[in-house]
Amino acid sequence: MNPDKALNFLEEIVAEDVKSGKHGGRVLTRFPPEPNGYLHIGHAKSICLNFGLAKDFDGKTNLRFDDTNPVTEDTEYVNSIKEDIQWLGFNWAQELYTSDYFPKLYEFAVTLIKKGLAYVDDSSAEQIASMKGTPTEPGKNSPFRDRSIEENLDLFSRMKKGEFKDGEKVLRAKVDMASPNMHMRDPLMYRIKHVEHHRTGNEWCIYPMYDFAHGQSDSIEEITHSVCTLEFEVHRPLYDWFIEKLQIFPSHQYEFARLNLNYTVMSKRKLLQLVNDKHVTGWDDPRMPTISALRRRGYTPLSIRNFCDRVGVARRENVIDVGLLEFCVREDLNKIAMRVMVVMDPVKLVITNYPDGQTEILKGENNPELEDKGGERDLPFGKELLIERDDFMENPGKKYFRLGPGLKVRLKHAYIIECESFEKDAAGNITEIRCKYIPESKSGNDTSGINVKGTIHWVSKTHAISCELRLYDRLFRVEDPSTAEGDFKDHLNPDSLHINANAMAEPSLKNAKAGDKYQFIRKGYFCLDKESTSNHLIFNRTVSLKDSWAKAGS
RNA sequence: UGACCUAUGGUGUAACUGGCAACACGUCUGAUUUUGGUUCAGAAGAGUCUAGGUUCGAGCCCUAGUAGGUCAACCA
Repeated sequence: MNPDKALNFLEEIVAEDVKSGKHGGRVLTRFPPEPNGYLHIGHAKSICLNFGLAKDFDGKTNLRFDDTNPVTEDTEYVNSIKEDIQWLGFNWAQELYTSDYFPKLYEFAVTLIKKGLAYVDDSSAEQIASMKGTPTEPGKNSPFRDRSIEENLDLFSRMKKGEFKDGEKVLRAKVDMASPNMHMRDPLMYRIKHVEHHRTGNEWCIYPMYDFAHGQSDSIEEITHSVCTLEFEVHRPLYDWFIEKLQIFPSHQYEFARLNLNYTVMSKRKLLQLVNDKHVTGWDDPRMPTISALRRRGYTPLSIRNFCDRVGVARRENVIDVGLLEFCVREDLNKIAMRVMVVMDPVKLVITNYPDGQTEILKGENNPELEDKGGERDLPFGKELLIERDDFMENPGKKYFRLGPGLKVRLKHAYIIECESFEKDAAGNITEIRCKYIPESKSGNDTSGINVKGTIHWVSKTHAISCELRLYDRLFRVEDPSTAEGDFKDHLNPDSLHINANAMAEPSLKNAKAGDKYQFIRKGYFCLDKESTSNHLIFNRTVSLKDSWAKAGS
């Protein structure tokens, strides 16, 4: 941990607990995902927090799948979650499942029944809801609230044996139907679901509710600091109540504000909808805010960890600008990505004074940020080149540093050229630019003495390889699709994916492997997509380069 | 109409626990640059939701407002 950095409120709490010797100075946190969806950037914050807390205070973190609702959970999700956490760079102490504790939780429930603190209720879901009252009115006691302990014991065991149908009975804690906290109004502990569970199969037909599973699991594992998001704050009195009545290990719950990002949605329900309704190609569609999508898009684990570090941890609602996430990837990729030249919108350029048919191999440094410049690669150069269409202007303004009639520019890693003429088609599109090159201006041993303002990238027309570029924009047009008027899907950005099939890349890219990250000089960071094949290269744009020229608007 | 939580530049987080508000992103200058990238130097931008109170002194404490959030799934 950086000693100069101010501690967030959770780090302060843990630091104090360690100092005071609470739990013998031991720190054990847990990350408790429900395996009913893929992890997203908001989970990354929680992962960094939980694992970070443990790391900083010499503790450990358990991975515990909160799998108490078999209808929505699946092993596909279990596997993706494990992969994402490891990819982010964290290792859990133990891989655990709440379902492993089903027998123990059943015992806990029996204990509470015996203490007269839990009862079986025959009321329907509707009846229970109506007797619950509202936040401003107290609830009413269930007519089944005062069943004898013996009867409760008998009924509960028969629930377990499968003698009743779904919804016929539930087990409730006997707390206080008049409590101002809705969660204390005799919360449900168990419900009947004759559903196969992804791990326990058909062994159980009663499943514990979150409130009677999460805290108890924390306690069983002797979690010292149980960190969750703000919406669980109202559950804390109940969390404490169960622990107190059961007299089990006193885990404590702490809440922090979840991460929100603008121009996207972060609820698993909504993300699942985008997947199911085919608005995206899957959970790892690079436009999604999921970890797997960010990975596919070219984000690095370090950039995400840095991002989570920078957003901070507090208890107030927040909306982080995606710009910060983008800053974090650029920061990392600038240091590690190899530079290559790819022309996104090619136009032909002929060097009039270069010998026909000649090919010259030039050298290009791979990354100026690295000590050894990342080594060099070969760049074939010839009479016919391709350059970016917008690197030429027929009538350039004074501040345009690129090519135009009579103007000179440097071809990156090559020569200075001067534009002599150009050709247009009937529609007015530039079809060919003709330049002369200055042989003494060769990159590395330039003796020409000529200074030019601009440098542009290029590829050799005869050597370039074509590739597909997938250019992503924000998934939604509005900052907060969830609160915007209408359905959140009404605000999807129709241009969130633009496919460019005409790009031409330097030949060194032939050997790119899926996941390889590059900086396309002057354009952005890209990585080879998993759908890419050797004769059809596909690159995802992770993020564009900052462009103060484009921003100046001209 | 209830309970609980929160309130600091555009955004997010700080402020050594009461000593006239800092850092990051963003924005704007300028320098360097064979990427209009990077890097470097600098600037603008809040007087801390409001009103009272305690105090020599309040962003930090108290009171009352105001605003936002959470809570009435057999979801987690």
